[in-house]
Parts: sequence; structure tokens; C-alpha cells
Amino acid sequence: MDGRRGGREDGDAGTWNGDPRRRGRGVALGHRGQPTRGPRPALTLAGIAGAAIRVADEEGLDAVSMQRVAAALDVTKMALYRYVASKAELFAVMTEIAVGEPPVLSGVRGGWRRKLERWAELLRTTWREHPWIPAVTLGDRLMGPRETGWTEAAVAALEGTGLTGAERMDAVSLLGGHVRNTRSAAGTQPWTADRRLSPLLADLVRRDKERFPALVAAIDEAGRRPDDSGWTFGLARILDGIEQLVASRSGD
Amino acid sequence: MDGRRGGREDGDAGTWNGDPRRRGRGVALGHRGQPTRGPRPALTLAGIAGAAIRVADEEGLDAVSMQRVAAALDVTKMALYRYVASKAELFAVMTEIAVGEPPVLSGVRGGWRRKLERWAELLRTTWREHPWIPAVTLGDRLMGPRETGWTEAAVAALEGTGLTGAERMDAVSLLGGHVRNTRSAAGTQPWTADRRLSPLLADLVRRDKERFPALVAAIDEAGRRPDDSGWTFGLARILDGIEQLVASRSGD
DNA sequence: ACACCTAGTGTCCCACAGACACAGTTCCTC
DNA sequence: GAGGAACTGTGTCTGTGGGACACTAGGTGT
Repeated sequence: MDGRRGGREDGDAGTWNGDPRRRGRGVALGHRGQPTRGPRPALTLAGIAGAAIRVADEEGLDAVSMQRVAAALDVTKMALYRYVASKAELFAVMTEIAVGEPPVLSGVRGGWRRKLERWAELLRTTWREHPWIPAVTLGDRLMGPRETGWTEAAVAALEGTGLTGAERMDAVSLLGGHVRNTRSAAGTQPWTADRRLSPLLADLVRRDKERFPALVAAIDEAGRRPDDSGWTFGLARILDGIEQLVASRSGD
Repeated sequence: MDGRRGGREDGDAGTWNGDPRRRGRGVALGHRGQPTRGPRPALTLAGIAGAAIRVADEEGLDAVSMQRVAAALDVTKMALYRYVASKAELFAVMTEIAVGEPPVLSGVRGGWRRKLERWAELLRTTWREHPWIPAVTLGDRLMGPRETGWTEAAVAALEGTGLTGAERMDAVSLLGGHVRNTRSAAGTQPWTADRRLSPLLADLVRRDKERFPALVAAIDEAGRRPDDSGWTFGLARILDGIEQLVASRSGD
């Protein structure tokens, strides 16, 4: 089953050169600079990444081993190293493909706020389909052009607001960070743990009522809330904050 | 060197029972419920966690292997499993110890905003000393009592603001998330990569000026900025947003 | 003195990332 | 058309990691 090779998960993802200190040949996400000498490649970078993405989506990031991905393509693990210099690079390519083409916000009416709102929602949707993205995009790494394209779109939406360049970038960072947090923070806060994890922490909190009185009060008062409560709340707060800054700028 | 055992990194961290489905004996972060039968333990949970924390602080989280930690304590790797059920549990104990005692904000004058500001700064400081914490506190997991105590402190600061219980929790989540992001997002955004990583991405962005015009403009206008620019910006925006909500509530 | 519990050890297994040499392909050049 | 040259996928090997399990040595109750 699923023994198909390659897999055209994606047609053209631009010029993504992976780790250039290792591979001089023009490596792109598909056909590009094919050397004309040896046997034809049985795989494509996009196909490999696609298989890896499928594994990650279905079984989690930890299930993504070179072995596993290779098996899904009916190849040996070492074959993958012809396309990818390391597992880290595989993750990079996976990310670049999974984030998809950056959105076009010019069609969104209503000024920067509506545009950013839309941008954040789209990003959130994309990341929801690939829950492993937050974990992979953590720490020092290279960003691919599509990923950069997402940032570009958001920064562009803030042009003409009177914010400085640094402020525009910080604002986008802030918003993107919120998406990341609400996508990856399951269980990080006690109430989310309360909702989905063992009742252990809830026990701890409730048993030590005198130790966490404010928390107990808040939890009891909150009751059942929708899953995306933190998302909408934070989004509104952040945009309100930015709006206030924008207003103060145009008030000069 | 550093062959000292135990290590009293921490005196009393409360009742942290790790994974209770596995260990019935009263395991605390130090002396507690010592059985009186066999040979004296050569180690303590706190000592082990302390050694692991030291490794993580100095060489990064990836350097924390059972072998490595055991070696630092002059013990076999398997000896650690007498104190810890799994590596995940070791991480949990490390975190619980590393976050430290939650702050007391009652001494902070100036209302909830100043309190939260202080809270966030303290959290940030703590996390700065242990840069691995964001990575470890990601995903589903249990929160220890001290960690919960941090949340408690922040939620308590919001009492009397007119916010609902859910809003109080969401606000704290939002703030904590911001700390997490500005602590772990190095290289996640193109300009931070620009600053500290290879010039590769900067090249990409600049070479494709026509592809990322808004980004180029923002970067050029921003120039050199302090490292914590994103931090202070986001903090101010978030607090402004919360303040607006608080105001609207008291205006009812 | 003996039994019983307990702590650290030694040995084993499996999964994983990656190095490296090799064999089979395909085209370019003489 | 015959050899390379260049290249792709394979087989094999090493090192490192987490963890299971049986065992030995140490200490305390009866």
C-alpha cells in the first residue's frame, strides 16, 4: 500500500537550496539543474518531503525517522541522503513545503487590522494541519523563501500605518508567536492539561486549594470553554495593542 | 572534576510525585519517606536534576543523556532509573527545579499592570538562565507545583480587574507565551537569523528584493536594534491590550 | 544468624543517524 | 561502438541513545 514513489505533493516551491556548504549542485524542490550523466533519480525532494510530512501528520514528529520515510517510499534509508544532507535539512524542506504558498492579502478589505487578522487565521489553519511545525521551527535555523513570504505578507500589511520598520517586524513576530503558542501549548497551562490530560494536575490544583486560590477561583468561574478561547482572546488583545500604537502615531 | 555527588541545588521543592502510576513510594525532591531497609542511596533526585540542569545550561538540552548525567555523578546510567522513571520524568523534575520558587508580587506597587510586568520580567530572567526550558515545556505534559505557582501568582495579580475567570487565565497564557517566544524564537524570524545566523537568509532576502519588498524596507529602516526589542514591544502591546479590556469592563 | 529489602552494576536489545565502499545505470567522448 | 566518468541506490558498519532485566553488594528488621 502507498508504495507510490515521488509523489507530487507540490509543484514548485521556488529556489530552496538546503545546505549549500555541502551540495554544490542546484538542488531545488523538483526538477532543476539535473545532471545529465548517471541513472535517473527515482525520487524527488518534494516527494521525500511529502512522505515525511504524511508520517509527521499522522503519527507525530517522533515517528519521522529516515528509516520510516524511506520505507514509505520503498527505498533504503541511505538513498535519502542523496537528496538531503541531514535529518535537520529534511525537516527544513518539510517545513518549507508544509507552510504552503504565502497568502495574498491585498484582496482583504478593511485596513491593516483585518488583513493581519486574516493572515493569522490562515497561518493558524495551516499549522493546525501540521501540528509538528511549531516544534520544528523552534530554535536557530534557516527560513525558507515561502516561510519568509508569509512574513513578508504580514509586514506589507502594516505599511502605511506610521509604525517604524522595527515596529512592523516586532508586531508580526508578536502575532506569529501567538499562533505558535496557541498551536503548541496544549498541556502547557494547567487548565489545558485539566481538559485533555490526566486528572493528575487538576487533582493537584484542587487538593491544594489553599495553595492556588486564584487559580482555583478562575478555573471554577470559567467552567467549560471552547478550545480556541485562548486564541481569540490573545488575538484581540494583541491587535488592540497594536491599534493603540498606530493611533498614537497618526495622532502626531 | 566535578565528581561531587548529590548537590543540594535546591532544598525543598514541595511535593512532586513524578509519575505516580509507576512509583508508589513517596518520592520527593529530597529527603522523604526514606525506607529503612537497604543500603543508603548515594544520590538524591535534586542532585540528579541539578547535574542534568548543569549539563543542559552549559551544553544544551541535546547533551543531556542519561549517560552524560550519570557520568557527571560518577554512577552508571541505570542507577538514575532508581530515582526517575524515564527521561521525560527527568526533564519534568529538571524543569520544576529550574523554574524556582514562584515570585511574590504582593510587594509590587502600582496595580495589576506593574505586577504582571514584573512577573513577566522575572519569568524571562529565569528562563534566560535556562534556555532549554521552552523546548522542554512544549507539548503535552504535567506541570509541577512550582510551575503552577508561577501561574497562580500571575492570575492572582489580575483579581479585582473585572475580568472573568477565563479571561484572567487567557491573559496569563498570552503573557507567558510571549516570554516563551522571545526566549526561544532566535532565528525563527528572518531578522533574528540575519543577526546571528549565517548570512544565507539575509542574502536570500536581499537578493530577492523584488520578492520581499516590505521586508527589505522594514529591515533597512530598522537597522541595528537591541536584542530585546521584540520583548519590550510585545510586552507593551499585550499589556495595552489587556488594559483596554479592563477599562471597558470597569466602564460598565 | 538469617531473611528481606534496596541501591547500584553489567549486560543486553532495539532504534536511530550517519559514514563509506560498492554495484548497477546512463550519458559523453574518443 | 567501446570505454570511462558521473551518478544513483544498496549493504554494511559504527557510535549513541533509551530502557529492560538479572544480579550482586549493602543494610536492617526478626
